Amino acid sequence: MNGSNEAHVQQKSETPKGRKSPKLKRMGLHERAAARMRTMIIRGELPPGSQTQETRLSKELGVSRTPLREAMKVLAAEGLIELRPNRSPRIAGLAVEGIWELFEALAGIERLAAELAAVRATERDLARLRTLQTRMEGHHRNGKLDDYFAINGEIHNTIVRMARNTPLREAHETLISRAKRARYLALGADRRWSNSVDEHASILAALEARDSEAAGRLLGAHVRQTGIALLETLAPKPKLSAA
Amino acid sequence: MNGSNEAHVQQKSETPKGRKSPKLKRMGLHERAAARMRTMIIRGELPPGSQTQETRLSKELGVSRTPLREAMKVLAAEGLIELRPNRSPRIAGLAVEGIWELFEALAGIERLAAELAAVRATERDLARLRTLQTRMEGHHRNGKLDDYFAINGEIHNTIVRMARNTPLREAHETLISRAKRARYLALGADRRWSNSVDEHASILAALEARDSEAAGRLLGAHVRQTGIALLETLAPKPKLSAA
DNA sequence: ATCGCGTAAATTGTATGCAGCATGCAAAAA
DNA sequence: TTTTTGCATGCTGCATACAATTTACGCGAT
Repeated sequence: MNGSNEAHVQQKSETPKGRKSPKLKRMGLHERAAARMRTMIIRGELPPGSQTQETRLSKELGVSRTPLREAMKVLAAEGLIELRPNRSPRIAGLAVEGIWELFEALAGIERLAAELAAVRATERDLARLRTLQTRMEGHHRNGKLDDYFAINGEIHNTIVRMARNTPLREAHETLISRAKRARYLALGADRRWSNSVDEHASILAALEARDSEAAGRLLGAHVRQTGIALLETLAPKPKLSAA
Repeated sequence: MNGSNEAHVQQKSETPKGRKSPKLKRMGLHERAAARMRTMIIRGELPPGSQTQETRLSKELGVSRTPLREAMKVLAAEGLIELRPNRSPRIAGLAVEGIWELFEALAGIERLAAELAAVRATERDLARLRTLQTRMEGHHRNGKLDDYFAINGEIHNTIVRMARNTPLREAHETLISRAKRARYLALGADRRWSNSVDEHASILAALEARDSEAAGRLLGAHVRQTGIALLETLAPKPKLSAA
């Protein structure tokens, strides 16, 4: 909790909390507000389905309503909040159905990314991937959950970037932010560490072999498996209409 | 004392062009502004790379800067305009490279959509698709270019909706709006009408046969072909790094 | 003539005030 | 007691006023 009761303007050098982005460029208030809200939503501090009054939030974040409303529009476009006319915005719900759709779409995007990456990856790309894989295996052995997840996510992002396709990467980003929220819900849900690590290894092998089809198929299946595992921890009774 | 009593708003109730949605819900000013700008950008009335001053546009659209700025954020999220700090927003560029990436991503999304649709389509869905196909063939024979394009787009949208995956549909929508802009540039560029019609027929057949893999493969290839044809009319010398 | 610098104009970013709509409570009628 | 109508309140939507930042321009020095 930050100082909501005092000090609305700590404009100077409030560390814009580069979560994982090393780029510390100074952002406008609406960007900061959006970033702040994004992490609040992902962490569940703003629970799904809850309503967010502009005035309240603006005071809480220390900005006026104008930039906050702009931030709302952005988050709505990302699918994190839901805007209804003349009503308080609502944090997007997180139904089981929706989560599965999310991972399904994500799997499709990452499949394509892997297919392209298999063709377009440079040796540097592959080297970086190998490094990440090694580090992830280390965290896996040591049981470092947070680090494991961080590297895991970075591997996926790296593969998507290796596809050298900006629109694809952007679409991936927005879906990922939503998926992270679900993942946070079922914190540390992924008990299939071992499977996951092995799958990543297979994917890496396919990429190194420049096997487009295999890389895509494996990564797609991997993402779907992750989604299924997530759903199983959330709802003991998974009645998926799997594809 | 505001300019609303007389002003330049000649089109008070400009039908906000419900894309194909029969729901004519009255939208807020920022939504209307966004819709208006969207079509202006697609039609090239706001040329790629051009700068848009808030004050100018707000007067031109007959709204104040506040809702206009909100609209800007939305369009930026859709990738139609580019926002830089303390500078005039810029209409997103339309380089050949970027267009190809766009169609590549679109092909991936529609491939997945077709795969899912092949499994999930109801008989009603397929019937609707057959109707659309027939109508499109009619427009094709009669050389009705506009109608042909309209139906064509609707077929693609229908297939995506048949996948019953909201995030996927949303991602598709934003990419489509960008693609339309490119398509408008090379107006009536698609001289491969006949091919296109045949490809659609094949896709429909695959869907009816519930052949997931074929439907996805065919639709993906079809979209890529469309992109290639588009690029060939834009740049006589296509130096694509095709996949 | 060119570069540097400082001031002014223009433009974006933020805050605030006001009007309209929605919701809840209270009062009146059945 | 139950239902309906009117009113009060709070919140969103928009416009405008204000602050900060960038850009343009002119003047003087090298």
